Amino acid sequence: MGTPRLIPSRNELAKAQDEFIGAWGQMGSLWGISRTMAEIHALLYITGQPLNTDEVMDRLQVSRGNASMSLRALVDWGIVTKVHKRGDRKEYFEAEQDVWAMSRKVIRERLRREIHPVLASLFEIRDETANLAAFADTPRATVEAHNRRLDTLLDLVQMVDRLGERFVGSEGKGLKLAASVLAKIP
Amino acid sequence: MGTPRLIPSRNELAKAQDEFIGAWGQMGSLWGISRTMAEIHALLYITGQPLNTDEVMDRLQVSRGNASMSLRALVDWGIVTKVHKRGDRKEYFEAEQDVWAMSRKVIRERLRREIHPVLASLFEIRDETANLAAFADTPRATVEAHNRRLDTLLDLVQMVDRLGERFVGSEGKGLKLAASVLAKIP
DNA sequence: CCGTAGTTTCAAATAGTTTTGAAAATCCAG
DNA sequence: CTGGATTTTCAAAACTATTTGAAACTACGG
Repeated sequence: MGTPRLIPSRNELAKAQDEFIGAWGQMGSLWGISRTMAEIHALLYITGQPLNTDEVMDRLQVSRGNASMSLRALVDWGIVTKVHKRGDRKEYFEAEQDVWAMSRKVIRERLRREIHPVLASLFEIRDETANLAAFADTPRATVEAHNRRLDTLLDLVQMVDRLGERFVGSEGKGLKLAASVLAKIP
Repeated sequence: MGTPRLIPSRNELAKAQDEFIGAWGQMGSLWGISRTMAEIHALLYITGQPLNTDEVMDRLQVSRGNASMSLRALVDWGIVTKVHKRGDRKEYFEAEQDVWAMSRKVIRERLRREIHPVLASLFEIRDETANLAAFADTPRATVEAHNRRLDTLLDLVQMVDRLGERFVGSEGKGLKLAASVLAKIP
């Protein structure tokens, strides 16, 4: 039944890879990277082999420019590394295979890009509002309530930041440890 | 010195609120909501009062349609609720003031929208590839390595999902508890 | 019922992001 | 050096997401 298959297993494996790439691509937004970046990462991860720019282009049907920029961004995030192959002038790219290390890098990068700036802004705003009661012809209680709400949120964000830094800080085990501790709670 | 200020403290408070709204708006991507949604939420949270659609429109300079849709989305996420004011035909909206409850709702929503579908896809793919070794003219080892990588990632995502569900599951304390346990680790 | 205040919807416009492709820059073997 | 191979850059195009605004709808007091 169905279409004759000439090289069935190569096709089957590739098909499974493609589905994985598609699924992982959807997670792009969750990781905060573009769909293509996520797909390239998925491809490199699932094949487990270093691939060069042309192979990535061919497999995912993206332009050279896009492949180049996305690969560079993945290297910046630290979840893909360049490797040189002796006797080949092309650059090859390989995905981090340790999923814990990978998660750590993603979390760290998001802290750096998204939490830190917000935290800095919130601190600034808090400092500005601190000596605000002075001018006030706004009821003191109103200003105080504002400050309380701001501080509450600041504490939350700060806690996220501190936990993040703690369990993701450069060396190994932290994250896995945190996960297993949590898994054992009640 | 500088510009004369006629109603200084109202301006000062409003200015602080605006800065907060701007900062929180930037976190939109982190929460997975649009900038306007994040800003409306920030406004409702920081003022601490129920506001109606027109007040939101005026304060944030957005269209009626946008305000309406964004408010509805916030209600869907569960971090803003409608309130009726006696003797007023307008609908008012109020932000969840408990930041832990708020975080729980955001996390739950993101699990539901982003993790669950990916998890489902990964399971499907795994099932398809499980009986793949059969066809193989691809080296058995290659297929096995593929399956191993897929399973590793599946385990990771599944763990995230389970931890998420555990500590975010409808009732109270879970998340706060998890945070304090983590804060005491090493 | 009717008229009006209030809310929702949605097609079109705008803004923002990603992708392309070709030109420019870089790299390296000979 | 030189010339071809490879990679990077970036303006323009394609695509996606958000926002607008006005029309349709709903609810309610009179």
